[in-house]
Amino acid sequence: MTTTKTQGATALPLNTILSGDCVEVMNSLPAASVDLIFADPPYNLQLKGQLHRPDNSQVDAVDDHWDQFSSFATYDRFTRDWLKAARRLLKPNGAIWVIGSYHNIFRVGSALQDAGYWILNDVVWRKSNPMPNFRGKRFTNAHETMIWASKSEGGKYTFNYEALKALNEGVQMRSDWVMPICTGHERLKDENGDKAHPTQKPEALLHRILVGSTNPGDVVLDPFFGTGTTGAVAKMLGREFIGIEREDAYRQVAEKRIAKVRKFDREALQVSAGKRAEPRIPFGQLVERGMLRPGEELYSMNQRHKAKVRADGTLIGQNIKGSIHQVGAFLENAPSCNGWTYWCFKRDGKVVPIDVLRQQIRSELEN
Amino acid sequence: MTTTKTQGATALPLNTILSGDCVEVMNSLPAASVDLIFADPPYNLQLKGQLHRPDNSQVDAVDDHWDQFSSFATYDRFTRDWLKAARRLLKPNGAIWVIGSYHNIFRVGSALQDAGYWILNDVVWRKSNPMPNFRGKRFTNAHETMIWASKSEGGKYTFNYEALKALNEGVQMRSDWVMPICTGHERLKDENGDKAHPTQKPEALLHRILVGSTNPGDVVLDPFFGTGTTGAVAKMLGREFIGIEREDAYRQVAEKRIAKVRKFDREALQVSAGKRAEPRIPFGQLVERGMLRPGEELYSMNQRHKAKVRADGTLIGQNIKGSIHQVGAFLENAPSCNGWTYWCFKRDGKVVPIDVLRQQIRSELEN
DNA sequence: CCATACCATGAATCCATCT
DNA sequence: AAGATGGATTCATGGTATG
Repeated sequence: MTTTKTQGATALPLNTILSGDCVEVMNSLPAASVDLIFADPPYNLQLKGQLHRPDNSQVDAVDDHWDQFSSFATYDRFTRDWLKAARRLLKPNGAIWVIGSYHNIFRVGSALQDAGYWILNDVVWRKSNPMPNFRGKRFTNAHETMIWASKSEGGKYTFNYEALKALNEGVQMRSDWVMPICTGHERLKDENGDKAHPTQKPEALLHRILVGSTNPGDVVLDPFFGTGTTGAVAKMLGREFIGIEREDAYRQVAEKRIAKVRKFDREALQVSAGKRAEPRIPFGQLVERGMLRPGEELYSMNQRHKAKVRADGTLIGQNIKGSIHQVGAFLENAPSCNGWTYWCFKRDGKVVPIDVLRQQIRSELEN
Repeated sequence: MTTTKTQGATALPLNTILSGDCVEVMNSLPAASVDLIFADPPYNLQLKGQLHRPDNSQVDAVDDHWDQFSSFATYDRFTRDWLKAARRLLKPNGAIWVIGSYHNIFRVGSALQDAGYWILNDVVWRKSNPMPNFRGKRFTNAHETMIWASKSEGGKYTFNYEALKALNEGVQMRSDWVMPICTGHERLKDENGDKAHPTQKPEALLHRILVGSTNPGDVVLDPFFGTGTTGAVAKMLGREFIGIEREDAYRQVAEKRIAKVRKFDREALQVSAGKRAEPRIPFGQLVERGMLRPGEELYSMNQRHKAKVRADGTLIGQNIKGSIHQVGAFLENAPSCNGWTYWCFKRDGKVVPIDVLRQQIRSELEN
């Protein structure tokens, strides 16, 4: 453990996990001493019953005691309290990141604004492998939202524009980040082999946040430390961290984890530049975008069949409804069919394969 | 213009753009008469004007904070007012979509929750061609956020799951949608060739929203109608719309625009529906019709269990009597079981799922 | 050793209808 | 109105067992 003296008499307990209630602990630390705060507070999920997958297995819900709040008012009070204590700790040019879902993020965002923070961006973490919506009653909840805010309007927050651009293959970093959820070896397990924490965040997320909004040597505080992703990544990247965590079990896992982490020798920020596959374009997108109209007729390559486009991107032919692929296969009496190359539309008397439209969308996406 | 009589004496002005303040106009319409509301409220530009003090670098922090709070309070009041009026208009099973950016969406989301709406998803519109951040001081603001909420917790909102899945090439629709911003021919221009509205939304966005959360004939209201994207797409898709817009110029553009729109033909508006839409067939009917004989044996999908059909359409297995579902669940020690897909019968040595018989009855019903 | 198949699981506000 | 019942519903990934 390292400590440094700040302007006051109080020592700043660097690279330590403090135990206790985060508001109390934060209030015991010297004001204006922290460069960045990353916070992953309870989401207040308000889950009622149980949920089963279609295969009858039960979903392991986040029903921990620390996520229980009796009302929005209670949650708001909790949020205002910790945001106030956090703001006091920030240096004038400090900043904060908070992550949440639709259950809590609107409360958090409003409280941030009310407390005097200045929102810089909301950043969306698009999960490449989210849990599906098993009952088919809503959209797959495929993202979480992060809010990035400076301590005050006009604060000279840190933003390493070029580093982020480099991380993004030379293109300016956007407000939507695609990353997988934390699984595999990165996911910490307890002695029983169960996940050590129900909501462990991926290190890649913290990597991008810390590279983008701190400099080496900066002090990063995490008031809901959990199993210490923030601390682990901060250590790798040569930043100082302070963790606060109430639960003994989480603190113990985090201590062990961080002890094993080695700081990177150099700027070893390899970006995986793997060849990415061409993005899949659903046929329905051509309809939504008005490139093809519902009711418009498509013609088969060989001109022997036709079918009509429906509003949901399916086709209807004689005796058959389904996707462009299904209808093509049916009409050709074939086991399968690539609808993209099979179907054509007419424009100004010309017959054009629909695949041309797909290419058009793909070229837009490359920008 | 079409109007219909509702339960009260007040007529509902369908397919009309009403002029005036949206709260007053909404309060003049009959309660519980609207299926869906789509709202694109102002993003709190007034706030920005107040907060950006000209070249005053030494602004007192407390003053600044107070300023912020008072401005947000004004915006919050405005938001609460129109959300309350909107909620009154919604049918019990109605729903709302609101779109916004980080400037206002957290206020809107909190107000929605406080007003008794029940958030179903937040959906991110990920722009494939956003405006870059020219000064390189923040992330490219590449998305906007939409909140989808039912009128109340437990409301039986419309969700055309299968149609959305079809739009997405057979994979369940996620909460992040990639779409280009409104440009090109779709972007409405005024007589000077300038854009007619600063924040015209793409029709593709409304297409997905209306296909997903309304049915043909539903009433869709847009209290901030602008140049009428909601009305144009509603008309195409055979939904009824009501627009409210304060500015004469926008109303005029919208009127012209919508007049040109043609409704898609009926067949094209038909959309994929799942099994849930199929009529329910009691298992006992298979016995009554003689498709299965009392005493006949059924075999589980995995061939591990068998049970005997009884005259009343229940099954009897070892230690268990009950419906096809109950017996299946018991034998598999599962919380539930779909007996239709679990049980098979034998004919001419072949094993056939009983669901085939149900399909047979259903196809008879179609005639 | 490799290829394939099977299985487990992730911050989830996840049913509709009839008795 | 509460309780019981019918029966509809999943995607990406990593780990493990099998061949």
